Amino acid sequence: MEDGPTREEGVAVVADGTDRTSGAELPFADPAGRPTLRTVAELAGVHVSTVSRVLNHVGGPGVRPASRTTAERIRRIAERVGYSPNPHATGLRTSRSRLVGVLVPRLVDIVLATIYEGIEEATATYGFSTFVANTGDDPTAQRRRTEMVLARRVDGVIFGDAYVDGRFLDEVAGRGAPFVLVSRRAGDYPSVTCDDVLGGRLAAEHLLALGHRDLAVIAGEPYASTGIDRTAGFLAACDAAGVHVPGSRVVHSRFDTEGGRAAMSRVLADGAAPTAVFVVNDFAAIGAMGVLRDAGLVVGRDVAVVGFNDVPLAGSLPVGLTTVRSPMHEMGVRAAHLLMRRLGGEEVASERLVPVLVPRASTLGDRGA
Amino acid sequence: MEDGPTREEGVAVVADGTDRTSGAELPFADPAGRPTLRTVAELAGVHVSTVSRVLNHVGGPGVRPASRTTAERIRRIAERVGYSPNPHATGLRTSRSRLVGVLVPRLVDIVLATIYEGIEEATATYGFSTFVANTGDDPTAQRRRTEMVLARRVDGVIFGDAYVDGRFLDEVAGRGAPFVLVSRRAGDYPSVTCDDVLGGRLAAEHLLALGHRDLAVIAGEPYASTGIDRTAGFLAACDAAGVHVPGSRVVHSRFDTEGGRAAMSRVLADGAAPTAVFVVNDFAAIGAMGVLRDAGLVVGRDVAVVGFNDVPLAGSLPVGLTTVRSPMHEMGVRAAHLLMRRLGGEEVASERLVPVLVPRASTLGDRGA
DNA sequence: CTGAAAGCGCTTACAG
DNA sequence: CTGAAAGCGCTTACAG
Repeated sequence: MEDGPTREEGVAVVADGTDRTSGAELPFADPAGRPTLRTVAELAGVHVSTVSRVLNHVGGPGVRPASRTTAERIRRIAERVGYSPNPHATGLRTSRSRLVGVLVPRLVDIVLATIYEGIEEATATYGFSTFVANTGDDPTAQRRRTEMVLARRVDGVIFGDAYVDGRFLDEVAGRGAPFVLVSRRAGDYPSVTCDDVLGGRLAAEHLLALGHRDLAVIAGEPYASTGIDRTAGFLAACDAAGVHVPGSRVVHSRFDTEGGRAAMSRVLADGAAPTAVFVVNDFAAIGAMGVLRDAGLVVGRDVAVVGFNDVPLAGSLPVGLTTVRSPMHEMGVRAAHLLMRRLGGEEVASERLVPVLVPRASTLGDRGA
Repeated sequence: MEDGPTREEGVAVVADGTDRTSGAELPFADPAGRPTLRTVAELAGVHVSTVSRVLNHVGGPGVRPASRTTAERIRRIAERVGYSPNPHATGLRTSRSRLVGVLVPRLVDIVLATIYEGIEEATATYGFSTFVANTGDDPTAQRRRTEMVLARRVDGVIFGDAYVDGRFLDEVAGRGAPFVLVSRRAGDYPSVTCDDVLGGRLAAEHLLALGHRDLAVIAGEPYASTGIDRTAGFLAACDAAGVHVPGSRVVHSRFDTEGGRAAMSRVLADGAAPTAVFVVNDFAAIGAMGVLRDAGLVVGRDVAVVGFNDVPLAGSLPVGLTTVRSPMHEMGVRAAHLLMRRLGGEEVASERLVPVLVPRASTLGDRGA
């Protein structure tokens, strides 16, 4: 690195007031020059075990880790030298790492990225850090990435890429690593999801109320509970209203823009355009809207489109996208809490968060602009 | 967890053929029942140090870690019991963690998410894992998250959220953690960026060639080299062509859709609309397009808009967005390699990757549809 | 070619 | 209230 002289001379005092480089080398520092427990012990004139007890505030009501004055001295010194425990040593000793692995289909999918932000935020409040890995919904990658994460000795795992059959998860459960699911449910494993069935119903009721009877569904991947449940909820509501959606009008798709394009093209190739389309993902919905436009149809006037998730962009599109808002960030936060409770040995139950329909121009036309 | 009986009875053989749970407990397993080096040594009838040497293929040309047959036996046993080294033990012993910290403004920004995917992918090929943390471009968060990452004893850090002044980085450099920058440059620290000056120039040349003379720039945050350099390149090219862009027509903005909306509104409030706008980020460009539309202007006919990055959505928009494509994934990959070389003790030089202009309807009108 | 020992930096019973 | 010891699972000179 092209260090200038200023940096070469060292930064005497960093912003938090900790004096990390002044004076002589710290006694009993680690190879990188960082203070160890021994450093603090030596400076305080006590045994390392005392320092450890004090800094971990061991001791319940009435039980003190050390005398008040000793404890204070130790804490002051630890602060002054900028002591932070070596997580490798702690991890080795306690066999807990305060690490959690998070597996997602793709982090560039803003839905998953938002969920992950919630996870990261919430786990951090427990002093945990997270590894994320993309699996691209590919079983081989899921396996390999899970191995990698377990090899890192994470305390737990959050899967955001579960296949609804849960077979892979059965294997993981056999390995003894606690985990929870987020976004997608599978088997009987604890999960935090959006109430996708309800979401699908909200979409259907909205379209039915607007008078639509000629409907199509772009349903997502067949292995993801999100698409499955949203579609099921939609179709059930149609059924209840006596509106039949033919099987040829329910097509699977990838969850991205390109997937929506391909699926919408297939629907159009199949005959006359429906008057309304429910797409189980906003990005796929954007792709579908593109195809409709290219076919000379005006979204919101000729064809209504409902998406799912309410990504930030949905409201900023030229034709605002009516969509079912799912609490993405909140799902991440809750999943993190759920895992923490599992790690504490609690039995936990799945949580289903309530979605809300957000009507915009893509179903309301000018009224929704 | 609601384990069914099948899972309770254990999964005898997992998919990779490793027999992890059959027979009696492994000898000298760790508290979680995982095999240790000692497990393998005992099973192979050799000393742990021999196992360690074999599994780490110690030994250069001519130097063997063990006899061929012993080595093979050890490797077979390690494979059979599913041995994977405890990274805490290795980390404690070697004071290297094979961990890298990655700081980004926000992971929900697809630009950063794409860069991060490249980083993650490339570091994984070195056997490294990554921690990501959001800092929201907030100096306090940058400090706190960096502390957190260093406390985890990462071997190195990649900053995707550098302030161009580099003052915070000067402090970090004083702490002895090797790092590189990605996306944004700062000071003389090694970085992998897009050639943003060139990108700005490409945008200007495109608009000038189309005959535009009445220009505006939505310039991003003043502390980010991306916005600064893109704007500088744009203005320099205008200057060279004898076209003056008044200072009032160059406005700072956040990098997201909302930021683009706000900035575009300010430009419009300031007087007559320009005939062309260069926005240094695609999402901000989408926001700007929304404001133009709301003002009754047709993008691509009344006003030309050029964005930056070419996010996947840019081409799928109702009015395709002309934009300067930056190699986001590639930047992440290169930054990872650069850090790895730094960790190997190499002196490394910054890399600037070449952007390409992608013309679409937002500047070409119907011709670009 | 292989073994034995030391030690990385912690935590946690166990004494006193 | 505090100290001393053991040991977590590795790696790495050092012997032989």
